[in-house]
Amino acid sequence: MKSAKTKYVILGLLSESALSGYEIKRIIDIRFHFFWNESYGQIYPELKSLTKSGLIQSMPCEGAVQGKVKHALTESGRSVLMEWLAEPVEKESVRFELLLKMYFSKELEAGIMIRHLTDFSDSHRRQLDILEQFQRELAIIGDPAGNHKDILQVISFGEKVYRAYLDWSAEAVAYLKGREKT
Amino acid sequence: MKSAKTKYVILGLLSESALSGYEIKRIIDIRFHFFWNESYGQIYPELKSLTKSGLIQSMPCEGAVQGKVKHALTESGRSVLMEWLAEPVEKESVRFELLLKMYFSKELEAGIMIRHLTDFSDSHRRQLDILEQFQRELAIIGDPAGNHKDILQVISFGEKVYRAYLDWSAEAVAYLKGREKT
DNA sequence: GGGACCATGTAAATAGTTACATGATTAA
DNA sequence: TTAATCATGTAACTATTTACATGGTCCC
Repeated sequence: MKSAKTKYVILGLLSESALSGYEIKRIIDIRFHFFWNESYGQIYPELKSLTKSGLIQSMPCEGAVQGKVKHALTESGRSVLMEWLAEPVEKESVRFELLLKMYFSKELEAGIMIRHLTDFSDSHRRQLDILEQFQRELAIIGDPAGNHKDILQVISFGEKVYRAYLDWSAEAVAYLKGREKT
Repeated sequence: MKSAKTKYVILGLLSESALSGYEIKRIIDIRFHFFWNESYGQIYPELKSLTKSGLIQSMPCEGAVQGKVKHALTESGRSVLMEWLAEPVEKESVRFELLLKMYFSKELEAGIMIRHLTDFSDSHRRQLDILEQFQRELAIIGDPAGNHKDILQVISFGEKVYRAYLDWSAEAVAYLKGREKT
């Protein structure tokens, strides 16, 4: 874990527009759902440290409703972001408890494993629907910043991978049903 | 992170045969490479704690070469494993730095992003080859324990997902090459 | 006035990696 | 004899989650 990425996710999001910590969290939860996650416990301390090192600038929100703070990227923040973008990508990290269970399931009742698989399948079917809806929305609204295509490319990854999940889980269920009968 | 899974991976592997810590690590690195990982810093302390709580039994290796220790599952270990197998699966965790970079790459030179994508593609192509080779090996050797089919089912997941990665990265490279030319 | 959601934050615990120390065995 | 690999382990560090505290706003 050479370096935490929280820093760069924040920098990246702020490169498009000034945001509050809460908004950053929401965007990650919704838009990055299928390939990233961060918790408040990482975001807020990181925002503080980025402000201290001058990579972002933080000012109370204009409407000044409550303690709400907007954070904006500084020039040095932008150059740190660009440097990171150019660096080689570290290997993705992936952990599927489901596959562990599948691997060890020899003595497990097939019905239980089938249940795990259908839960998996259902939840990814829902995620796929959300992705497709987001895709349609992007197509409808205009593209003033001209970055829809990059975003669509990222969504396309989610679609392809989720379809692979669904394809696999159908296959695995079929296999287990066969095993069950014998 | 309700509970660490290291415990169950170990229990699962020991349910098939007695193993040393080193062997456990190797199996995870090789066979589970595409969906799991553990470090020695997790494995050895966990082996100690599992021994203390009686879920596994540890005895010096027969050949008694050096400090080598074999660990075997106990009856209570087996029942803890079976309980865990039946419990609902927690959501997988997945983190793709590549997609983060893709998402923020609007102002990045296309060539750099293409390089990231080809690195990604190359490494997963190699992984896919390894998976396919392992699959062929399983087909050749016999299946005394009768668990090859479950293992093949898990490998099939890796294949489908890796193919989706390769498919996507080709598409993404094509898109970026188009963007580059304009 | 209550529930949903907006909003910021921290402390403690847990999880996980990395770097190191140590030494045996095997094969070139 | 040297390099690779087998083998066990720990300490320090880093990353991440979880649970909590606090209070505002919006709408029914």
